[in-house]
Amino acid sequence: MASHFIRDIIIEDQKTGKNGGRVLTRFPPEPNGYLHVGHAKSIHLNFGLAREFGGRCNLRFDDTNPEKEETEYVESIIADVKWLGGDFGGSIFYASDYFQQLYDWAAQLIRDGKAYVCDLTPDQVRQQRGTLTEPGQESPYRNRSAEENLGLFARMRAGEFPDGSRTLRAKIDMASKNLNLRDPIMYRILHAEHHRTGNAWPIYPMYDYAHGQSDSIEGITHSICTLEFEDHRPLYDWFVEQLGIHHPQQIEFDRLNLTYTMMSKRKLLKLVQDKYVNGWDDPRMPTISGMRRRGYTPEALRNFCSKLGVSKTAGTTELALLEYCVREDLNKRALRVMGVLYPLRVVIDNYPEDLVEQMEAVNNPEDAGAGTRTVPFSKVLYIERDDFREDPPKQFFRLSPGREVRLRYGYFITCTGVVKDAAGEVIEVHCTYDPATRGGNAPDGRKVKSTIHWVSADHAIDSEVRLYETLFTKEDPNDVHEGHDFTDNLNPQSLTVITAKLEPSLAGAAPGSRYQFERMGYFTVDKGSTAANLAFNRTVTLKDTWAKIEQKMPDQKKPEKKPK
RNA sequence: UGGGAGGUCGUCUAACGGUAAGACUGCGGCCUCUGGAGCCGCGUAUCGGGGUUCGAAUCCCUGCCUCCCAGCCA
Repeated sequence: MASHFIRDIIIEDQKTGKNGGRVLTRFPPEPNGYLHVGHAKSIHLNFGLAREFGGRCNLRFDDTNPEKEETEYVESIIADVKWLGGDFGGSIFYASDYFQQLYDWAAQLIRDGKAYVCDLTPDQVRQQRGTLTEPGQESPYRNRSAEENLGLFARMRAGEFPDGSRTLRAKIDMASKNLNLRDPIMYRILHAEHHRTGNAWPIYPMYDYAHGQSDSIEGITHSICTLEFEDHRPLYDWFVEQLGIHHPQQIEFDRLNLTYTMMSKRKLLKLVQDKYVNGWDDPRMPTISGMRRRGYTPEALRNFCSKLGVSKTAGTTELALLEYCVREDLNKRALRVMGVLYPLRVVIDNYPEDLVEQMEAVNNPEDAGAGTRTVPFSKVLYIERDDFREDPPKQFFRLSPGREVRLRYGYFITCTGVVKDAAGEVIEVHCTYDPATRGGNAPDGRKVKSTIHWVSADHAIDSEVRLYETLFTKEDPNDVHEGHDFTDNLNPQSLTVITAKLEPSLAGAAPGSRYQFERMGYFTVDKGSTAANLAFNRTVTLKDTWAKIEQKMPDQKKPEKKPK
C-alpha cells in the first residue's frame, strides 16, 4: 500500500533519531457522544501507526467539559475502540487525571507573567477580541501583578466566584492575525459536576490549554488531529514552549466525509434526542455501534479506512466505497440461506400432496469448508414477488407464464397459470415440476436462464426483517434552503419493517450472526432477537444487475412500488 | 478587503524534475444452480495563464476556486 505524509514524517523522524525513535500516538475523544465512522479513520490511523512502528497508542478521554460528558459515553467509546481492534494495552487515560498538574503549570505561567486573571464578562471578551480583519483590545486586567493573579486564581479554584465571572487567560498578543493567540482563555469557572472528578473542581481547563499538556505528560511523540486544528498549532506550541516541557508534534490530516452521511456529533445527538432514530446504535446511524448492529464487521471498516488514505485534501468519499468493503468481507464469511422478503405462493400441481424432500444446499460457495445443509421442499412454496411477472419485459429471465426456471437446489418448474384476487392482482402461481431435475440439474442438459430462491410454505419460519436505506436523501445532508435544517433531508424510507418467510435452519439464529439471503443481500440477527421473535437487520443489498437493467428500460411498465 | 490550509479521472488516493498509476463508481463482455461472487476489457484527470528546464502534476510568478478560524465547546 502507498505511504502517506504522516507515515513519511515518522519515517524521517526515525531516521534522524527524533524522540529516540519512539512512536507514541493517542486517540483522544471527548466523551460527549458515541464514536462514528469518522473516528474509525482516526483510530485506524493512530493505532495503525503505533503498531507499524513498534510503538503504542493511548486511548485518552478529553474530558474537560463536564457539561456535555457522561459515563455512558466513555463506556461506549471503550467498547467501540476494542471492537475495532484498537489495542490500548488495557490502560486508559483521562485529561481529568491531569487537572492538578495543569493547575500547577497555570500557576507557573502566572508567576512568569504569561497568564492573568481577567474579570471581563463573556460579552466583553467577545467584543474585545476584534474581528478577522481588526485587532483586538487588551483587557484592562492584563497587567495585574503576579501576586494578585495568583491570589485570584487560587480563589477561583476555591470556588469563591460564580460561573462566568472570571477567567484565566494566556498573555500573548491581542493583535495577532491568529485569533487563537489573542489572549486565549485557559480556565473558566464552572460549578458543574464532572463524571469522574465530581465536585472537586469549580474551574476547568479549555481544550487549547489541556490538550497539548496532556500529550506532553504522556510523552506523546506525534499528536495527530484533524484539519480544523491547524490554526491552534501555534498555541499548542506556545504552551509547551513557555512551560519548557516535552514538545509533541501536532500533525493535521483531513477528516472523513461520507456521502449521505452526517458526522457532526451535535446533529447526531439531535437525531437521537428528537427520536428521528432509535438510539445511538440505530442501524441507520453512522456510529460504530450502529454499524455493528447493522452487521458491518470490524475487518470491513478497517479495510475501508485503509482504502481511504490520509491527506490534507478535504474531500467527500462516496458511500459506495464503504458498501463495497462491507460486501467484499461478508461475501467471504457469510453463510448462505434462503429467505423470501415479499412472498408469493407457488403451488406445484404435479407434486405429491404430502411429500417432503430434504434438498442439499451449499452453505458458502466461497468457502468449501463451510459445508452443506438441508432445506425442506414441498408442494406449496413461497418465492419472491419480484421473481414472477405475468407480462415479462424483454430481459426478464425469471418466472412467467409458460416459462421454466430453476428453484435453487430444488427442481425446474414451469409456470402453468395464475390465480388473481378481485383487484386483479396475482396471489398464487401454479406450476409443474420435472422430477428428473432434482437438485437442480436436467439430465437432458437443457438450460434455464434463471435460478430463483424459495422456501417451503409449511416449513418456513416468520421473521421480522428491517430493510434500511440511507438516512438522508441527499448526498450532502446539510444541503438545505434558508431557514431549514438537515432534518428536512431525512429519508422517509430509511426504515421498512416487513415479515419475511425464512428457511427453517434459521430458527433460533444467534444475535450478531451474519447471513447472506441469496440474491437479496446480507442480513444480521439483531441484538434484541429471540427464538420466539426473530429479527434480522439488512446490512447491505447485493449488487442488483437486474434493477439496473430495469432502471434503464425506456418507460416500460415497472412493477408498482413495494407495499410498505 | 485578515490569517491558515488545500486544488490530479465522477469519487478517494499515488506519482517527490523523467511514460500521469491504483481503487471505488460507470459502461461493455466472459463465466455462473445467486442477474451475487469471479474474470477480461473500456472510458474520463494534473484549476487557468505565464515562466525556468532537454524535460514540469512536481520548481517560480500570477490569477481563480474550495475548506477552516471571531465558544468561557472539543
